[in-house]
Amino acid sequence: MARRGPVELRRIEDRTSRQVRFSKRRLGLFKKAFEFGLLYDAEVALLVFSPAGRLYEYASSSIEDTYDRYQAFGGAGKNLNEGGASTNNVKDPSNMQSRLKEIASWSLQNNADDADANELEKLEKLLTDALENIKSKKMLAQRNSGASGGNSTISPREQEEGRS
Amino acid sequence: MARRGPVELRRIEDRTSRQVRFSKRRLGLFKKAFEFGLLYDAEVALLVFSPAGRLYEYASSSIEDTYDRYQAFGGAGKNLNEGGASTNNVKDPSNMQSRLKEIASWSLQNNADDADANELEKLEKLLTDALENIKSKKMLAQRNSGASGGNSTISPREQEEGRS
DNA sequence: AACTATTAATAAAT
DNA sequence: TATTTATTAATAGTT
Repeated sequence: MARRGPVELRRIEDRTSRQVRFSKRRLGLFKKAFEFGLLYDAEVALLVFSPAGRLYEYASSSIEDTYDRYQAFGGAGKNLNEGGASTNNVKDPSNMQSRLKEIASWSLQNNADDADANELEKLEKLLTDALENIKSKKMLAQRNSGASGGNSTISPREQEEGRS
Repeated sequence: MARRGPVELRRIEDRTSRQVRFSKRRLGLFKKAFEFGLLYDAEVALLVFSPAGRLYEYASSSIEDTYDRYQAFGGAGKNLNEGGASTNNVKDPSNMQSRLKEIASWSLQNNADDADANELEKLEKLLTDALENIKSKKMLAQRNSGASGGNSTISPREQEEGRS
């Protein structure tokens, strides 16, 4: 009538079970976040995108404010070369990224019609292909040298305790 | 030896108790967030500032990326053209078309290296969101009228769950 | 969506 | 600060 062992920590494959558990756990997670902020008077911001692209959020103040604070704090000490301009031509990814963001934001905003949808669909395929292409190159390169890869899953980082 | 009732949901005043419980719960919260991302392949970002101003964070990809995605998504349905992601006039669709093509040809080109891969990956997410959004608009429009055409504003986050 | 058997989280004590 | 333990809380599986 209930599970008989600990929950396995890996991606849940069964779709039905997965969906139900997703909802339950999502509720649990957001409840914890909410309680935490309340109990300790902490500023909490939580963003979740489901695999289907759905957004869930909680913030004790606001997502924007907390992110701004995070940035001001130093953003975990990374993003060293951000604002600068190594402005190449069309090859500069950050340039591309800002353009794409622009587009994404645009299409989210208003009135994209059928024709736009088709264009986007084509673009998506192209992008996906390009991505795959780069990935395979990357793997090849890694096999030969010993470079480090892209984004892997990381365990929550630990930081020290709080005096108050 | 243990608490004798449910935890009261209000700010904890006793400093000693508070500090210990803060640490324990913080661990618990971050563990949940981590597990959630793992189990459901979700993109999770969690920011916490303690009352003392200490920062704790977790992100399944990165705080910045997830926040960017959030912004592109529409930032909780508000501030569509406000955040750091996009800021230009992005109203003209025909202009958009040419930009799309530009990007497409760039990404098809060649010589994208490791560094570009991550950028592309981010772009792909943004693009997928945009596509989904347009699709859902489309379906809505079809349901209401019967042909193509303009449509009204709809919240970006109305897609359903579940994708393997 | 409600129920229940279990595991998981955690408050207090050590 | 780490371990232990008594309890409450979360949740997987069922109905």
